[in-house]
Amino acid sequence: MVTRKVSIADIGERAGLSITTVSRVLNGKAEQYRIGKKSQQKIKEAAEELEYIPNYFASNLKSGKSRTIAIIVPSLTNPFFAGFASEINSEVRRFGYISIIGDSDENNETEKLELQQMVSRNIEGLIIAPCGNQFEHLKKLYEQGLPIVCIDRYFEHLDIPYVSTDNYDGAVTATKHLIENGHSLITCIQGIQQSTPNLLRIKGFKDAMEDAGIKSYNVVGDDFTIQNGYLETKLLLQQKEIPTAIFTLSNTIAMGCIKALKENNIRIPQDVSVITYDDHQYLDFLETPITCIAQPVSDISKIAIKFLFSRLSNDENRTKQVLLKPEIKIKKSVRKIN
Amino acid sequence: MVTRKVSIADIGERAGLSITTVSRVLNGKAEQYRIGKKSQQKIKEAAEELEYIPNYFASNLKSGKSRTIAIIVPSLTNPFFAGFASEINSEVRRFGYISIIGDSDENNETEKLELQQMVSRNIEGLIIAPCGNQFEHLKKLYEQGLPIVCIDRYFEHLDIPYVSTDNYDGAVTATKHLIENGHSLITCIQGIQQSTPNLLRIKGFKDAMEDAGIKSYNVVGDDFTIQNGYLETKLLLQQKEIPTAIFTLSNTIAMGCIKALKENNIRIPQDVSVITYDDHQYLDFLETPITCIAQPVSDISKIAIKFLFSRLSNDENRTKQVLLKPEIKIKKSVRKIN
DNA sequence: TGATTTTGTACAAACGTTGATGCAAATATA
DNA sequence: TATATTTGCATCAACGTTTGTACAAAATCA
Repeated sequence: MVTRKVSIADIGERAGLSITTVSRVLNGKAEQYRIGKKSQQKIKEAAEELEYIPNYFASNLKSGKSRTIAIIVPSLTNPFFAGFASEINSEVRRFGYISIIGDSDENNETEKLELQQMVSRNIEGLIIAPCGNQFEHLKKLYEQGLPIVCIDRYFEHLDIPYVSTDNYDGAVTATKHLIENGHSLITCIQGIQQSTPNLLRIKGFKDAMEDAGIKSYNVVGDDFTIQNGYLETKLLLQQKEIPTAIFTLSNTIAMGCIKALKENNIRIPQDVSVITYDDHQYLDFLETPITCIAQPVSDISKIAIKFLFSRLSNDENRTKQVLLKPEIKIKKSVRKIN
Repeated sequence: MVTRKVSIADIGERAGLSITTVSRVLNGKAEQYRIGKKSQQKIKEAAEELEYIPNYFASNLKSGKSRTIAIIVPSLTNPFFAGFASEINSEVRRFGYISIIGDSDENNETEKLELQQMVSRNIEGLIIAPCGNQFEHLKKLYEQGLPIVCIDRYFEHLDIPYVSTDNYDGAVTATKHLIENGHSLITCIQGIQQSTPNLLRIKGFKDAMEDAGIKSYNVVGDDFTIQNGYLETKLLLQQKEIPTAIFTLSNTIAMGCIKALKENNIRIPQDVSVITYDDHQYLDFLETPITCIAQPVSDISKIAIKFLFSRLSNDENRTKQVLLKPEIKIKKSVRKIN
């Protein structure tokens, strides 16, 4: 900025009052410090006229409070996570906070670097969908006192709060839906293998299969990306025996899968049925709307924010871990077979 | 944070050197101030051991530099803008800066509020896709010396730098494509009417139509949203004469349009052809991949950042306004008719 | 050997806030 | 009327940096 900024000193001068008084009025502590009505009025007017904009850096330096929350998601271009970012971003502002958004690009090192940067900005809290199964850096920060809430992905054996969905339940529901529609030759394309949601989804898948007496099934893949979905599907299609249904463990995997199927002229659901974890807007616009296990993004975001701010205000330490019920949204990608 | 943070004073103590010296070494000004090699070494080691993380608030307060860039887009859940946010976000970090992302929600007031918040954080620069045709707040900030670069949407008659695509050219290309495929009954669904890109696209559309000797055409709509696309298409379908082709001026409008067509069992392109401005990943996965005028998001982002940082470092004031060439991506949504 | 230059570092004053403390003036109480 | 209380505000010292300046000690020179 070229023009010098207006400081509370300028306001004080104009109003004929001290810096301290200005600070108190502008911070809503007028009552607490018994500042007279007239003085309050004068200060507010002066601030208005001078178009005062507080300098957060100065106030943070003094107070140690940055009024900043960090959000880290694995990929902003994934509409599922963009949804989280957007929701949380606007929710945070309602508390007078601001958020800085980081994109870890599904890369642990990037995640750490982002986090470092953010910590040096004195973030007061962090909402993160961790990209991998590494958690040391998070654990350390959490133990140092940084409030953290994990969303979507989390770590079962740590006491870092999280808000996610019941991944096991969702996977069971999805698998049962396929089985009820007559499928038994099912392949599951998974994401990052050691991540908690993935483990639980796989467990749900396996349990549902075995409960139905189906002993043989395939689990392939290793990443929550379009490429992984595409590649694994391409490989699948080269096998002698093509499954009648595919269960993809994320919307990105689903997109890759669909692309591969389309390239090979395999129709959904006539030739292969598809069901996926995660919903998003664009899933409805596809050639065949894809049946999915939808996570309540908005609810998760709001609860996560609530956890974070209750921790920030009450300094309440009780670890909160919540799993919401996912919902199956039946669209048109699963065919009933004999 | 509960544990007290490490300050340069702690490092100084450990290294047996003064705060000043520590600051200079850590800021790479050791040579300039002739700090001895040994001292540099000691300081770096101490910083390492103590896991020093600089306090940006203090340094910014003193230096006035926040190393923060603001990004404001109309909607983070629109993959087109999420793409910008993601690109710019990571690009900015390469300069040692951080970015804060705002979502104006296509609302002028929200945009102003976001901006206010950001300015109070001493942002050093702003990259914005303004939501409307109001620009006073931007103009003012720009004149006060805040470096601003507009992307996608901009203001023709202001000297605020911008990076966008040649909207006129893109619209002409799209319209010609329809005409060459035999269409003459074409409706255009537009976005925010007074916005520069919209005006230019409409101009391109009209010019192309009239150049082809087509006198009668429709322009409807007033918002870059899915709802607008949906509603206007619904209305269109109630008319006696349904157009043979629809030209939507954004990907969101296109999605709404497609939804409405689908609901009414109107096939693309057999019954109605569709072409749209803006590309994105998911457009390829639709039932009928939609032919579109693609904007080079990555290039735009990179150039915008380049403009911003050249301004920041050289304090170079030359206004830079660039229009990149959009590219038509022919997919399957336009049918050749007699 | 004394004067001059170079080298290496420290001191102290900001930056714009906040918060503890202090102290008159105004008001209430005895 | 003298004392106690309340009201309304100002003074001052931080917060963790950066930066202009000052100043010994070491090295060089005459």
